[in-house]
Amino acid sequence: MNISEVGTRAGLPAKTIRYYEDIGLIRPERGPNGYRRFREADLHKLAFIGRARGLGFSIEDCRALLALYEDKGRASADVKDLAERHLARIEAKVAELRAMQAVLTDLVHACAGDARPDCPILSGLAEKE
Amino acid sequence: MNISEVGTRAGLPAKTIRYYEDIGLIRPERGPNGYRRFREADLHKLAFIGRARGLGFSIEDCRALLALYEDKGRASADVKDLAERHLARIEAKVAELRAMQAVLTDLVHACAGDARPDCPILSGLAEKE
DNA sequence: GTTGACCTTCCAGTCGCTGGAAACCTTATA
DNA sequence: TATAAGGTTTCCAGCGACTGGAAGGTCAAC
Repeated sequence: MNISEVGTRAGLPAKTIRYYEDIGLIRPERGPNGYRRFREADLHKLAFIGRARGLGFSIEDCRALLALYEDKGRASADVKDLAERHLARIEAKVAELRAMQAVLTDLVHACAGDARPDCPILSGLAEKE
Repeated sequence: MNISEVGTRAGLPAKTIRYYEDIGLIRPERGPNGYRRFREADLHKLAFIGRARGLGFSIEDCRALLALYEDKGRASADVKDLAERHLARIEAKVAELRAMQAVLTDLVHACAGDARPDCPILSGLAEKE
C-alpha cells in the first residue's frame, strides 16, 4: 500500500511517516516507480509507534519499545522499567503544571478584569520576590 | 551591571539573556568596550520575564505581558484574558497527561516486570484497537 | 492528452533555548 | 610587565518531533 493509505490506517500524516523512515524507525520497500510500498508489518509498526507517541513516549523510547517488541527473548522487566521511568516524567510534568495552575488561578481570581489598569496578575509577576 | 550579575540576580543564564535581547524583549545599553550594561529597569524586566516563563507563558505571551505592564492605560481585562487563555492551555495539557498517566498506570500494573517475555505493555501498544 | 490526485526529494521553519568555537576585554597575581 | 584566569563578545549549530512549501515525477480516469 502507498503512503497515504498506510497513513490513514495508522492515523499518521504522510509527512510523519517519511520522517520516521528518515530516522530509521521503519524501512518500507520501494516500488519500481520509487514510491514507498508498505506491508502489513509496516502498518503494525506505525500503529504501534502512533500509540506509543500518543502515550507520550519519546521517539527514542519508541525505538527501544519497538526493539523490545521484536525481541522475543526480552524480559518484561525492561519494558516495565522504560514505562515506569516515563510515568515518572509524566507525573513530574503534571506536578509542575499543577503548581503553575495554582498560582495562575489565584492571580486570575484576584484580577477584576475590567477597564481599569490595576492588575494583580501584573503585580504578581513584577513583585520583588 | 554586566550580564552575569544581572543573570544571577534575575535567575537567568547569560545565554538566555542574550537570546532575549536578540528577539527584542530587552534592550540593554552598551559600554565603550562593547559589553552590555544592564540598569535596574532591565533587571526588573528580566525578573518579570523569568517569573512569567516560570508560569509557563510563551515568549510571545511574555512580550504581550511586558507591553501591558508598561502601558499605564491598560485594561486589566486584557491581562486577565491572556492569563485565562494560558490557564486553559495548562488545564488541557494536564488533562492530556492525566489520560496518558491513567493508561500507562494500568499497563504498568498489569506487567509482571520479571525475566519472562510476556508483557501487557507491549501487547497494549500492539493491539489492533 | 490533459486534468487532478498522488508521490518524490530537499530545504527551511517551529520553540526556547543551549553548547561550543574563536576572539576580545578585564582583573589579579608573580 | 607578563601572563593567566575569568568574563564578555559574536556567530553557528543542534535539540525534538515534526510541518510547510517548492519543484518535479507518476498514475488513473476521462
